[in-house]
Amino acid sequence: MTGLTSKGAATRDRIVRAATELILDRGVTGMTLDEIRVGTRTSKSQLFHYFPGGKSELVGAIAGYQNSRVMAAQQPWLERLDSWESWQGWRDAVVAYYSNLTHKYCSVTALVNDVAPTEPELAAQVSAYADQWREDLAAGLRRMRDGGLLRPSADPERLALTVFASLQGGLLVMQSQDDIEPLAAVLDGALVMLRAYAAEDGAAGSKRGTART
Amino acid sequence: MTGLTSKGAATRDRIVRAATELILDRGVTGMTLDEIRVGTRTSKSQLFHYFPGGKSELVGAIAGYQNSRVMAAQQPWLERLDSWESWQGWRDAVVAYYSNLTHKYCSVTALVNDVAPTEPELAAQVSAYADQWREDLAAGLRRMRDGGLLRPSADPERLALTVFASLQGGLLVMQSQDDIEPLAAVLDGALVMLRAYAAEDGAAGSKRGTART
DNA sequence: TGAAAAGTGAACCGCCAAGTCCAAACTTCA
DNA sequence: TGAAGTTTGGACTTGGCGGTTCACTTTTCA
Repeated sequence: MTGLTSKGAATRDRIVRAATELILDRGVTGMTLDEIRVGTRTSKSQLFHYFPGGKSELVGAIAGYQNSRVMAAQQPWLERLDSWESWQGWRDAVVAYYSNLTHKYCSVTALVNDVAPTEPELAAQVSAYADQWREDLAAGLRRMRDGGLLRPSADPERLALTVFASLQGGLLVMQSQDDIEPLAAVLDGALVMLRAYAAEDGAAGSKRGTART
Repeated sequence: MTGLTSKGAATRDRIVRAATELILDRGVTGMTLDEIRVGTRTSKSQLFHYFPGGKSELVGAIAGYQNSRVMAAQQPWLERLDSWESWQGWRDAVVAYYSNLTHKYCSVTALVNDVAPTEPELAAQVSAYADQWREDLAAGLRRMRDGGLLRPSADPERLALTVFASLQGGLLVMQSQDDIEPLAAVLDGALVMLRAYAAEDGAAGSKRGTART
């Protein structure tokens, strides 16, 4: 998408932003191009002008935009995660971010879930986002282990997978119940689990199992 | 749906079973009535004869059928859950059940997720299934607490919510990765978390934090 | 056994949303 | 200014899929 004038780029951006709000409210199959058209006061030809691939290309752009917002909301905690305090800060940032949303759909993974079989490219793209997210968690856990906060036998990759999948479940249930509590509970639970792998002599890891009940 | 002859009941059952396999492979929006028609060697009129409410009623029947299968696969563990051993048995039963499935969609919650906004009755039905499942987990945790295996300050309802949401996330990620590992990891993590709430003097609760790494 | 009720098959309808087309309007630059 | 290229609007086409209709067959039971 090069060769756009500033006006064109602004229009494209406007489409992505408005479409993101729409798709997060109604889901992929619930969002029609006509709704986007009225929502952005544009027209069909513009949609296909900026997204020649049609709806799936648009959804891809939306997923990328939403992913960047979600990742940004977790900074700077996500790129640290090398102490128990930073994990708590990350948990609080995630809960705070999703608390302020009015969207129905929150997890990009769940959003694309239902069209994944028919849109392999889209599925691969979202899968890459998930891998990156999980890798950020794993990197933090590796730093924790190397720093002596986690016992050497702990498996950072598997623990990261556990935290990530639990988080996704929290988002899914939060969505279906329209309540932030499942997300908060699942993140608290994940931190309790991680503390169970704290090194025995870890200075900051002594509070094992005493998270809020 | 009363007043069916045995042949009619068999036909209806055949439709539900075949449609269940189809919908678990392709998702709600990916499953068309024509596909069900050829898959069951029936016809449109039969579909609407047995399910006057159309597709959403059929999906409801499918959800009920699948829910009963999933719950049955967790017996007898799910109705006990009053010892650490029974929790481990439950975990193994869940993993074993989903290991043998070739379906793409596994979580009924995730399956109905994308049509929930447009089908409130369906959403309520699936929500009730989820509540029941979660309640079974909570009941087990209450028995654990009352039996002195969990510390009194533990909150069975919140812990059950955590386990349930984590499980859903495990299913979601398992689905997107086509790999059982996320589900296994998330359940192991949930058990580690629960052990962190074991009573200090609990005879069976001393292995806290030593789950497989 | 025969008529009413239940079960069955396939052609048909209509909606709705994705995608196409083309002409008008605007922007840019010599 | 005026021509080339880009952006915009809206009507049009297409097709898939949920849902309907109706004639035909089979079962049930007095």
